[in-house]
Amino acid sequence: MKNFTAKVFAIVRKIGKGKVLTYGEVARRAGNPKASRAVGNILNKNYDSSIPCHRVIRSDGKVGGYNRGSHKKPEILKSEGYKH
DNA sequence: CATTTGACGCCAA
DNA sequence: TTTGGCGCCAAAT
Repeated sequence: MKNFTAKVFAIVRKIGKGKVLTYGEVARRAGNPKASRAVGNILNKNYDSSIPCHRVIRSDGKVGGYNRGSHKKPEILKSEGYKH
């Protein structure tokens, strides 16, 4: 745990299957409740194959943006049983 | 080094 | 309830 980014990656990586966290939640756990925006940016520019970024959604309940490597985000979430 | 961008979040109207 | 605007942060340009 050195910087905000490292925490975000660690947290997102810990998200178990079928679980979803909002950007705000991740930011909060990372130590900056207001960095929800930064969280999305980090995941976007630093997309890692080991990180289930598709498990990170908005607080509105919307999946949010998903382009880059995970254009299947809604499908995955649905497969996980997230969507009603 | 300064400015812009961007997968967000919350509040006011 | 829905829309618009402001705030906040980290990385990219």
